[in-house]
Amino acid sequence: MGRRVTIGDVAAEAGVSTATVSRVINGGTVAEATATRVWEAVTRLEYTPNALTRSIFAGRSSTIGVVIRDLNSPFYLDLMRGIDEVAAANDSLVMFANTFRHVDRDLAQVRAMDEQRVRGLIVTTGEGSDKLTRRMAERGTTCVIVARTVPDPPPGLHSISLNNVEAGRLMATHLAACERSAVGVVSSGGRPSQIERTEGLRRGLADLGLSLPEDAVIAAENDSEVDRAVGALLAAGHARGKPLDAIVCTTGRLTVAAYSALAARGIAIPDDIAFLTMDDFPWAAMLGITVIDQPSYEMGRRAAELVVDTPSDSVELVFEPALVARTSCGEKK
Amino acid sequence: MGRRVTIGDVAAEAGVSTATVSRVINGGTVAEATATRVWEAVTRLEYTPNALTRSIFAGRSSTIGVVIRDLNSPFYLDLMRGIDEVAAANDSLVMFANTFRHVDRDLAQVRAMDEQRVRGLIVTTGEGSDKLTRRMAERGTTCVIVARTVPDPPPGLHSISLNNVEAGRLMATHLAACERSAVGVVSSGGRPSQIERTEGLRRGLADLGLSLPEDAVIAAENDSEVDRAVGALLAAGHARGKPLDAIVCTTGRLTVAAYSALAARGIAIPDDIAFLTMDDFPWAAMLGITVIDQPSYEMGRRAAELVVDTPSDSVELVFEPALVARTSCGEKK
DNA sequence: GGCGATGATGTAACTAGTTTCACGTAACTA
DNA sequence: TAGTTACGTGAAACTAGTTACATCATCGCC
Repeated sequence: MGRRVTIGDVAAEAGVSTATVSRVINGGTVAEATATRVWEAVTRLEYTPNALTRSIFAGRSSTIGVVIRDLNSPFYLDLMRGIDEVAAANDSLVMFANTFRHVDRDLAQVRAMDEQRVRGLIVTTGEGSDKLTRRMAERGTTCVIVARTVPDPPPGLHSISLNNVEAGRLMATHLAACERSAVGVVSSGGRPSQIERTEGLRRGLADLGLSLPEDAVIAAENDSEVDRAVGALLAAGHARGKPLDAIVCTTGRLTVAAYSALAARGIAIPDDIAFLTMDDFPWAAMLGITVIDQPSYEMGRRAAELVVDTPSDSVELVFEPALVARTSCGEKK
Repeated sequence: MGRRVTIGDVAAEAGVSTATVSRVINGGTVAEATATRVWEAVTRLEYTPNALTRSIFAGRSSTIGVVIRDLNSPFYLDLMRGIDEVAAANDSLVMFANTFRHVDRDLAQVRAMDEQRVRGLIVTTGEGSDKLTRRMAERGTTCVIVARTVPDPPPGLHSISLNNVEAGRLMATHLAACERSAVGVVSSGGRPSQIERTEGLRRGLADLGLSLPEDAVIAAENDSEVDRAVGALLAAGHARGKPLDAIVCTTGRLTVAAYSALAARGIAIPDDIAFLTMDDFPWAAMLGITVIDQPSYEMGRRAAELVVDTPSDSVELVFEPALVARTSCGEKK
């Protein structure tokens, strides 16, 4: 147990002042013989410098803060890996908090990160913390908002997002190319990204002379809601006199549930109904599921790079989605 | 920009000493009128206390450190979620580092966590950092080793693991119950858990009068190696004059690759070959894949609870695996 | 041999708070 | 009314370091 070894203990052991020890460790001008004595003392006492103290003097820590909505989603997981990769390359650690999709929790988490004086902050949550991230950016803490843009951002407040409208348009053109015309959409809540994707899909279909009725879009949050939504979409198609020939899922988080809901009804993909979803994932290739992929890993990397590089203005990065065509839409060879 | 607001600024604004501000914030005996004045100053100046300074005085921070081998594995991801859940409930943040399966990196990461004076540390990596975690535990930082046990642990050094031998035995008995007798194993490297699972499987089979030849176990690390391993296992089966009727995968990380390798060869599961793997995952139910599940989320929770509760002795928790029977082994109704 | 330049080191002030101790005031008791 | 107690508060010491500044010995140069 006992007290931890401090720089003072090392200084006493080596017969020098704490200033000299500090200089040895951080590379100041020290005589070689002294440096050797100090390093010996460091080793003998197993001294581990206190990074907290160092940070308080530097004004901020070297850790990168990340507030994630939901670690379950493949998008956020890949994002996290990208962030972590860059952090590791820059000798930074990542301080992590999950908000479990609780809106009220994200403000508290962002505040906690601010209290920890993180070097920069990457936030994937909603607008609830916008006022605080603005203030943090103004006070010198780089903040990066992921998966959403912010109006009129101050310097130091950046955003990284996907061209969601284009993602929707890609869906529309691909489905049309696969000769599908009656589309149903499973969406997730009212996040901007979800709305934009649906809007892009609607516009893309309209450009091709196809329509997407209001009741062909249903929001769901969990497995059972998705199952009900799929049922309702199919029923609405029949009621409309034009049975669905395609189901689109606008979030990777609900892919399993949506696909399973179709399978559970004995619906053959793609013969009965085409299936198209967001975000590539390991099993997609195996299952032949066509997806609209976003470069989530790269987005994570860029977010962390913004924190590390601290550009002085405000950067808005928009990534382009990519269609990964496989077989679930009845693709022609 | 400008300097950050300090407790001194708040004190000046409220016309009191820094000691009084500190007491107001942390709950000492303060007159109500003074407290009100201080809180007003805090709000007016948008004061955010510096958690680093607080931690240096407390001797350690309130963050929980986590060093993960590989975020890609479903096991580690669920573990992480369990840890995060408990951390959030205890107003702790999680400091995270991924070692990307680089053995040399994990010592550096553990050291970095020690320098950050984490409240406790959860480590899922190899033996390389054992000496350091022992020392940390002896000096008062609770350490939890996950997915491995440690010989002769000092107080404050805990371990959480799965009964891997039992996991292997469960595989053996289930395969036998499904009338499979020629088993091939895809394993991952030389980690203790992998070896124990294979050993349990071998013993379980032996108890049932079945054998597991040396060349029926092949290690692989990535997708292409898994594909080659599956090919080699099948060939060895034929060479032995007893074609394989079951493939077992001892790590969830390689499930996709192993399953895909079979599918790519046009092998029908379970009609041609039974498939059994570790760790439940979202698509398993959909695909009918039978798995041996470990309570990874619960293990994460318990690990974090050990950090939060700091029992004074050394705790060794061993969790029991559970068979989740579906259809991939040709299960009889 | 005296002079300024250089290099190594210690002293002390600083970071942003927390906490102990001492003091003054006010209320309560004898 | 005097003595005791409790309460609120500030000064100062403390945490674990970093850094500006001063000191001093040594060295090369004229």
